[in-house]
Amino acid sequence: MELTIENFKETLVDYNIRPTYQRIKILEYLEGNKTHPTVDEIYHHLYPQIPTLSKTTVYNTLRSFADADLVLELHVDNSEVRFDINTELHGHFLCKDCGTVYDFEINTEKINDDQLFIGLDDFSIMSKNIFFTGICKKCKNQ
Amino acid sequence: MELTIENFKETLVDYNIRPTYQRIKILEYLEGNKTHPTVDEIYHHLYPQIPTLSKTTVYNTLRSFADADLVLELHVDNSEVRFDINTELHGHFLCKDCGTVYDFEINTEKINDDQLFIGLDDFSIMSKNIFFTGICKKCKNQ
DNA sequence: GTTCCTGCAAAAGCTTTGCAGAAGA
DNA sequence: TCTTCTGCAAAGCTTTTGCAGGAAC
Repeated sequence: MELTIENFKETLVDYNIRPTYQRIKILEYLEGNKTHPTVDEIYHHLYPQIPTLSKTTVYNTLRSFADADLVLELHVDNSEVRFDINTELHGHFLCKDCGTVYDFEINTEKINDDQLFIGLDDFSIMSKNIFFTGICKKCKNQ
Repeated sequence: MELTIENFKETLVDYNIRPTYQRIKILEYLEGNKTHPTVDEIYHHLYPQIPTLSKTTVYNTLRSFADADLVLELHVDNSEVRFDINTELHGHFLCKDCGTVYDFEINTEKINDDQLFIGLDDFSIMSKNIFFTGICKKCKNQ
């Protein structure tokens, strides 16, 4: 299936978000660039196409996307928030050398083993964040 | 074993950190208050005892502790960094209701199962952060 | 004596807020 | 038409930086 403006519009409507031009373009950017971008990166990439765009709108949009569970907020360090259009359970790996944030897969059966995490009986878990740091394959081979 | 000023001094020397009065008191605070405090919390708790203390020193000290792997930096959201004197592998749980950050235990054998996290072959892992959010037992029972 | 640390003030950087004009339903 | 959104400017907060005096070794 090809992703068109109409598809992004529909997605926004499905999530009860009014499909303005700015929001459609931001969603399109996130779908096409799964690199966990920051507000600043999104703003600078879209600015050439939307010269009237403001950072406030990017902030507002991502807040509404996150509130609607259309994106995930990543707090990899406390500098800038990053956003992930993939809201399925998965892990993140930050390479301390090149700064890339990689996704990695989590075995759902094994992660739900109730002997893996101890002491959370009677706690309601809303989100699970698995975040590793280290040196990626690419940087190791250089 | 009783923890005295001398013990904290020794710990700092062991970690190659010059044991100044401020650093000793900050370490003492962290050992006695395992609540993942912020810079602001540490500063305000110590200020009555050390009226000349500055926040800059608290920042500097925690940076040097973190660089020496004497404390862990926690990024639970992007508001303020929190610090954990427990550097053993363990998880954190943030209660969305009361704001408490709980520690929880991780089964070391199961977490090291190489089928749990997929796609990290040839990546060097330096730190593993497991961070859950939800509602804690206490808040659920109110 | 030399090196490193402390603490003040100022600056920097990310994010939020207030609000008037514009766009969506 | 009515509600909601955009974008500008200003403010808010946490954190960093520069530097002079002070403490540690």
